[in-house]
Amino acid sequence: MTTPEHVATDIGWALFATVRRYRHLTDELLADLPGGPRGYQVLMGAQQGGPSSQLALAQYLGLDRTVMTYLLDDLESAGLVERRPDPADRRVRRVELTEQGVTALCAKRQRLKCVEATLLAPLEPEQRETLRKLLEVLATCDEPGSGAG
Amino acid sequence: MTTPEHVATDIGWALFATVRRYRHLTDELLADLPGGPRGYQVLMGAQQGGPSSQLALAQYLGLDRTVMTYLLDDLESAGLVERRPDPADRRVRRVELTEQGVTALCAKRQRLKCVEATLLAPLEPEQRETLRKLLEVLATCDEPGSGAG
DNA sequence: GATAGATAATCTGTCGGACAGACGATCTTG
DNA sequence: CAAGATCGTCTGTCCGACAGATTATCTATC
Repeated sequence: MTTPEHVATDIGWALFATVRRYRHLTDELLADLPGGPRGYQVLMGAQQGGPSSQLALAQYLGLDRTVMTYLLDDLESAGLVERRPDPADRRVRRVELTEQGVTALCAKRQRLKCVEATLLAPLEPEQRETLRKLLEVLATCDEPGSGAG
Repeated sequence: MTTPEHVATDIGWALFATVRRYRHLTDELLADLPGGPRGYQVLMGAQQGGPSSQLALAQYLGLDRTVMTYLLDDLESAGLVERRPDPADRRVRRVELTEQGVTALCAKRQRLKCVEATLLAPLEPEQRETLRKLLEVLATCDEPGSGAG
């Protein structure tokens, strides 16, 4: 079919198409995790150093609070995470990975590296690193005026 | 909150976070189009030079056939596209933009440029172009073995 | 210490979107 | 003409997401 050049000028299209390919590749891999890709994102965010409370985690991942609840339900019943009461604030539940969760996460992460390699195959190593850095800048910059929502 | 470095190494996270910001910015802008962002994508794909049939268009955009149907229903009732029978195959409906559709698309596209500028603001002009090209490569490369499905 | 207001997490109800499957129309093949 | 395949549409159903209320807890003020 080839790609008409008029869409190639739209970075949004390229962004979505790339994400679609990424999802397509990773969905198969993450399907056995509770919550699928979302579950993986939660595990990633729940690592030490990440946001501790469910709310912070939800905002960080762009999810609704209620979604986070039943997402964690599934992950917890699978033994991958634990909800521990925050000693400083008993309203807050700290989401922590279990050993099993850490193991699962590491395993998935290894496989994701391979998938990423597949996705980025058309690029040269230098370009991959460049892309990674550029996306990182866009993803981590907190735009002023928007706040936390 | 800051971004823990462990996720920064995951290009998938950066990709999703960037898309989320993009969606957040564009949703407001494209809300008045039938089908919202999807509708815009359809308009983009329906331009001359793009895939002609509904099925091809759906596959091109990663949508289900049935979704394409009611998406086009809305766009057509809004006067932005027309379904014309393919003279060579009367099963096929060629999706074509009306003049109004072209106008609307151009207008939206102009505004999208501004939104993109906002999104890409943290990058320098050179970097924006680099990112655009890199994403374009990833989006347009047809991975072998996957086919159109 | 007690009360009021705010916040974190959960539960409930509801709504819309997406897909599977069936159907009619049409092309292809024999 | 008959049979099978394909394109688009329609129907039914199911899952996911959000709004709102609820419970437990923190903070502020008196």
